[in-house]
Amino acid sequence: MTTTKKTYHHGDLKITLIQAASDLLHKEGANALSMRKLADIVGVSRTAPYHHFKDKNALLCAIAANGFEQQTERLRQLINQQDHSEETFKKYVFLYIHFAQQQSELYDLMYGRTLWQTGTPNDSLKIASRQAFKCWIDWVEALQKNGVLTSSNTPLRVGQATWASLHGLARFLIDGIYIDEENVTEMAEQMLEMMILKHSLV
Amino acid sequence: MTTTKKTYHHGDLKITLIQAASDLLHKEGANALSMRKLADIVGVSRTAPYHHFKDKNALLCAIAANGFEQQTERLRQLINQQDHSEETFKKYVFLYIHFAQQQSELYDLMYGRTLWQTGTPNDSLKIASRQAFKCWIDWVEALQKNGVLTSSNTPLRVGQATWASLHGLARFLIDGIYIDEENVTEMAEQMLEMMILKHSLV
DNA sequence: TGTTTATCTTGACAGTGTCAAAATTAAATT
DNA sequence: AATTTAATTTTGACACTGTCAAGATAAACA
Repeated sequence: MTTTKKTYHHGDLKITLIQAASDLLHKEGANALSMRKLADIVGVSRTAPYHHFKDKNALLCAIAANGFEQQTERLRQLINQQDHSEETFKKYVFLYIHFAQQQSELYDLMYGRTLWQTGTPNDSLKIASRQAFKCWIDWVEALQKNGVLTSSNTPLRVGQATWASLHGLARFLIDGIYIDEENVTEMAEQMLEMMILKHSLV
Repeated sequence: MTTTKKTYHHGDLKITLIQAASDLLHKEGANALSMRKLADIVGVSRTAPYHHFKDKNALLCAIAANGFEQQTERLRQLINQQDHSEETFKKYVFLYIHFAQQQSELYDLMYGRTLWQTGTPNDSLKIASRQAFKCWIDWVEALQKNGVLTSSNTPLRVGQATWASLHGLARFLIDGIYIDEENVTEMAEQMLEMMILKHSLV
């Protein structure tokens, strides 16, 4: 039943595969993540994983969906705190960038073209990602009401524009182009300055 | 000498390869661009390209470098117009997004992790990309002096933050996640609103 | 018990990047 | 003009990839 036993039937191969794949992704990158190597690590034949995942795309979708569920959870906690202040927003921005850097391979899988453009995002991935996005929009709406973000446009538009900006910074960092990592904080702060409403103390 | 002749020595294989590769990239995507297929298209054996490019990475670097040189050229024209107005800035933003959408595969090659993270950017690519970036920073400085962009930070930081934002929007669009393409304009405009300085008409 | 169903395995195929060694031709040198 | 040298291209090979088809094994169920 457990992983260590060497029976013909593995028992919980599906979960084991997702875990091993997530691990391999984190440690060695998406490029090193092959179905065959994965099967080898788990101690099973090359094609065994195909009885639990239609193809490699399906496996990757499962990992990415996990990532979105975690992100939704983190966002939910923020919203439930009922503290829709500038400080909390800033904290989340730095947390977001930090997540992208620490889990760059997972981030790329979640937001990259591997699944959304080249591959085919399955339903559970679509649902998980939409949930995370909806959560973000809801929070943006709360921040608008608190005068942290501009109300000159709908929560959807402001949410799209801000998230896209964050995403761009995250990508520049994890894709290794242009930007020296030393000054991440300064860049994020400059970005925040453009996002956050200036209140003229009349 | 020309491409059509079927001599043993191709003559200008290197240039022909870059052109055919750019073409294939644009028409069928990065995934369909293999060294073997490329050689086949050009009408040469599988390993012939390796006498002109160290490896696939080197070929892709050449294509990406081309892209950056074109982008630098476009930026130079803007700067030379000496019209550092809000209108011109807006125009460039839309032009940038438009380029990313029309040449999404090239854009991904230029800014994606394929070369900068997974692969190894060669010197000419580094030089070409830095040139484009420097050009952008110079323009940002001019826009700051004209009160279009904020002067609360260095041209470098403001340039990084604005470009990163643009990049994020571009990526969301070309990677096929979340955003309906219908509202690209509205999203870009919301982003511009966050970037551009509001002048209180005292 | 026997039968069905889920799971896993081996064998196979076409595709990939790229190295080594041999073949061919153009250029350089004598 | 003849010969050496260098540039260019070729064939053969290797290890790796995703994944299909057919058969083997074990568990679930009748």
